[in-house]
Amino acid sequence: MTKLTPGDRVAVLLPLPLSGPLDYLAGDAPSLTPGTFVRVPLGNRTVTGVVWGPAADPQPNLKCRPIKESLPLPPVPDASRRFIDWVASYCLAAPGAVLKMAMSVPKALEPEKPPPPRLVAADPQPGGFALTKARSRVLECAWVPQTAADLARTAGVGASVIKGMVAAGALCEIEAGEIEAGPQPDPHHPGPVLSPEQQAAAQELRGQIGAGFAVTLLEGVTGSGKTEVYFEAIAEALAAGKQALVLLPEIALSAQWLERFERRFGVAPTVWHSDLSEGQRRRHWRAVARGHAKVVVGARSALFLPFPSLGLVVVDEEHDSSYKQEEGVCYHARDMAVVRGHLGGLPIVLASATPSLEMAANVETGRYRKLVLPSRHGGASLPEVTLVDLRKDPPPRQQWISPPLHKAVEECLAAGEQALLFLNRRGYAPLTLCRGCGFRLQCPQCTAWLVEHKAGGRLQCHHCGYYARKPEQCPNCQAEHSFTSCGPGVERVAEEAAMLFPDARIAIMASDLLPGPKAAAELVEKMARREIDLLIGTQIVAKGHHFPLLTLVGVIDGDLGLAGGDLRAAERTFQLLSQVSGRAGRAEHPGRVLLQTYQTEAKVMQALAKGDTEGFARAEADDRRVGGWPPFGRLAALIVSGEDSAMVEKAAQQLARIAPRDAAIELLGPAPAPLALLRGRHRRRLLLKAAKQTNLQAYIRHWLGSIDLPRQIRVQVDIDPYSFM
DNA sequence: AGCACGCCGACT
DNA sequence: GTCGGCGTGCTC
Repeated sequence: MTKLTPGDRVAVLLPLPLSGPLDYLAGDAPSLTPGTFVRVPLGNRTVTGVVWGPAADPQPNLKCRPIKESLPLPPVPDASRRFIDWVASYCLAAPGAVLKMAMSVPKALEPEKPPPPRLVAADPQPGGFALTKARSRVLECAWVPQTAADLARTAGVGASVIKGMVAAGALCEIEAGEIEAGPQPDPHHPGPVLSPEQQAAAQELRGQIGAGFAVTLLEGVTGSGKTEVYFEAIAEALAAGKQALVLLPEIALSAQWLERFERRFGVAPTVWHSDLSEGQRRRHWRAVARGHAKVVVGARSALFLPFPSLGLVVVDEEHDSSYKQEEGVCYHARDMAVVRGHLGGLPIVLASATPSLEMAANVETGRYRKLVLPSRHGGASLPEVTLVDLRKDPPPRQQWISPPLHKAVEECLAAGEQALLFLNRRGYAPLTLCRGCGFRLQCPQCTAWLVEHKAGGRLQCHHCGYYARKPEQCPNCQAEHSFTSCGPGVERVAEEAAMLFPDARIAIMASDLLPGPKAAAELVEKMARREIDLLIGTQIVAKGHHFPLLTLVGVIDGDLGLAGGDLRAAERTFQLLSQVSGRAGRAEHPGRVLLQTYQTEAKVMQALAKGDTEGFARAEADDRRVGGWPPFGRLAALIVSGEDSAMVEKAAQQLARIAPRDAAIELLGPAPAPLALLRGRHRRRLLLKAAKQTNLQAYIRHWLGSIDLPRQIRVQVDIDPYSFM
């Protein structure tokens, strides 16, 4: 590490979307090593940044202002800084924009007032010290370090007694930093007993801790006990004095995961997600930076926390598409976790029941190892999946539960068991149209239909904040009360279920109907206590929640995710429906899944019916290989956006026209972007398709460097895009 | 990202 | 005659 001497100029990276760090005079600050948090002047304000290295520009006539102060915070670790630079370069984002994700909460960095010192009884006690009644009461309490105020309260004495004892040397202050860490997860805490298969896998993972970079794909069906296996790797990291990070999709919703962790390690981990309060965020950020937070479990952004001694990263549900950030800095947290592991020389564990084709391909080529947990823990068998052909067994008009599913639910309820109806669509109806003229109610700011929500009594856009009441009159043909609801959402299926199963206790589980993670946990608890017979839910039921008494799963619309010609539509459908199916059944009672579809012959449906994960992956991979699609080729998307539609079109055309010719790179588009209008901005997309080893970033950098677009036009680069709809 | 500088409409 | 709209341009 370069040590920078006083008087030097240093480059300081600011959490702003500037093209690079700015140079500042180090002044007489004693040691501005790279990574140090500093306050610097910028225009007329003062911002917090990080010393990134020696000044980029050595010419002395450049304007250069002095650093104001350095902050008493642990420096951003070397691996984190290299990670930020790497992500910025890979994603074609401004390094400052990536740093912003690492700083997370500006207030975390502001000078904090030092915590009140804790007092403890001096040992030995000073001589010639008059031991009064009050003083001995204090000494009785003072074997536990605590603040003066707490000590006075517990001993029942006044503040002056404490003051006098400190002055006499009978009480002494202890270092605040030593006691701040609080209770730590205990790797030797007695946990659940592992099966032989789990033990073997755990042993493998344990062996990787401290042995450098390695990626392991941990594959196992729902209920095979993957979590317990990677807990052992975490235990090993803890025993080695290292920190561990676990990425989960939708962390805020998974109270059950936290319970399992606490059962294994005795205390809760440090959580990191967007629902934290400012105070929690600040405390957790600092605990990570100081190395006090030993295990962090979080959403994708946790990857950018400044871990000083990271020893393991686990990405659970590796295949989950919520790891892909599609706004701002576009990155895939699972892929970036692998990069973090590479830069930090530490092992990565990717866990999934239905591995992504990307990861499977890496196992195939030998870059990653694979560990398979073959059976369901406790000897439970996988649920039996039956396809319901909606062409042969259609539901009655304006209903969505087919006769076979109706019968299955009835039988299930009659047997006193629980059922789940799955439909990945929130609200009451996804489309509202005028019976008179066919006019469809659309979001004024986005290319999307307004979704009717009976619970909120309004029509809502699922892409921006827009909502409205259902209009009395059609804006197109002026007909009165002519709007009719088309298609089902979970609310509408619940309405139908209430009619078909009048005695069943029914509940809906959807993110917009749950005010917070606590409400989700409560609903899961109610299921476990048998206070609900029939649950109707969106994909939220598939993620992290386990319903021990559930024996029947009905998929209302298996084809929902297949429309639109998305590259990964089949793969995602397979993963989601596998995950939902896995909710059914338990050790002593095998589960059943009824999957309603119009495409019984489709590969996905056949694979789901046969439980053939491997066969499906192989067939899907073959298709992708032939077409040169990921993981056998590379993609990058350029989203051109702006408020003026014609201007956006012109810019997109211009970009396409000046694209440098390259035999290895195919340019597709411009075409309407997944949402041609989003939050009032028109969007067009250009897609680059290239061979695997092509340096797409260099190509795009060169391309965008050669064009000067109007300020109102924004070009966003999305390397390895996921969303095509 | 902020924040200032800059050039054109409705108010005292 | 001023206050203020947000377009555009810079920040070491």
